[in-house]
Amino acid sequence: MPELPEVETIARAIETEVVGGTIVSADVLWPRTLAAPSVKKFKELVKGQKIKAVSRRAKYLILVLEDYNLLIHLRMSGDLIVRTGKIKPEKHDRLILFLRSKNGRESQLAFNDTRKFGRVWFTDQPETVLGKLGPEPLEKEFTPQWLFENLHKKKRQLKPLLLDQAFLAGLGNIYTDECLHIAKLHPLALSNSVSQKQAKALHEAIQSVLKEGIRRNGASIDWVYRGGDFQNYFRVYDREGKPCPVCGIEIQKFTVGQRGTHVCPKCQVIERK
DNA sequence: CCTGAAACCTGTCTGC
DNA sequence: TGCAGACAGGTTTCAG
Repeated sequence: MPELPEVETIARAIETEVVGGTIVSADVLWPRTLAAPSVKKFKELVKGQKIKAVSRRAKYLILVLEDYNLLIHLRMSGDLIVRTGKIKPEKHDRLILFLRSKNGRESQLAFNDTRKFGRVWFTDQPETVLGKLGPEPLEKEFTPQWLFENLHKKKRQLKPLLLDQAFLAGLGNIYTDECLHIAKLHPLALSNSVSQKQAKALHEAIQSVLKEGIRRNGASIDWVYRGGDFQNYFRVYDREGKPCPVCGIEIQKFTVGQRGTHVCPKCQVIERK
């Protein structure tokens, strides 16, 4: 569920509330949530750690502690919530950090995750988790030329390649469908068939749609990610049968790489020689 | 190397 | 109303 803009939104939302606080203790309610280390070791080592900063790499949220990093991946249904006053865990809470701020106020940072796919790593070697990620799409290392060259190093369907976090880190199902539509590229087109001009358009589409998502505080489908409103501006995602905003033809849905995929059949055509 | 399927989970919605 | 089946924003692993 959360893709780069939603994770960025959550990072910004919790930053002001937790930075400067100290972790008093931790509860692990669903042990598999903790990818590493063991629950016992985690509880010992996390105690007393001060939260120095909150950041993000791709879809990972990072709590920078004094001696460790806490890496959090929300996967499909994860969320982070800061609560004050409450003691009883909410339904679907999987891991809770109990915090004390500089001025002595108590709060908790809860990792809530209905589907239990989310994972948390507590480590002093974040590169072991983050090392294989591709470039950040909003950083300057990601250029049109880089995209063109790397698309041509592969011969893969465009959509699964863009979803591959080792290729480019941060896009998920919604934003990939949106940017392929903006760039007028078909999700099944082969990566090495993309022209320089198309690569440039795709690069521009990726950056603009991610920035738009962040500006709108992400997308809130169903009950998740309260606050965001990017879902009201989808061009193709979740719009099967509705008109393409560009040409008016009905949006079609089919499956690509096991993911629901939305295209305009007129705007997004595979060119073949 | 590339693709597709299955697995990990719970909740919601659809159709019979 | 009940129930089976499909589907959901992600990632890993395995078979062909």
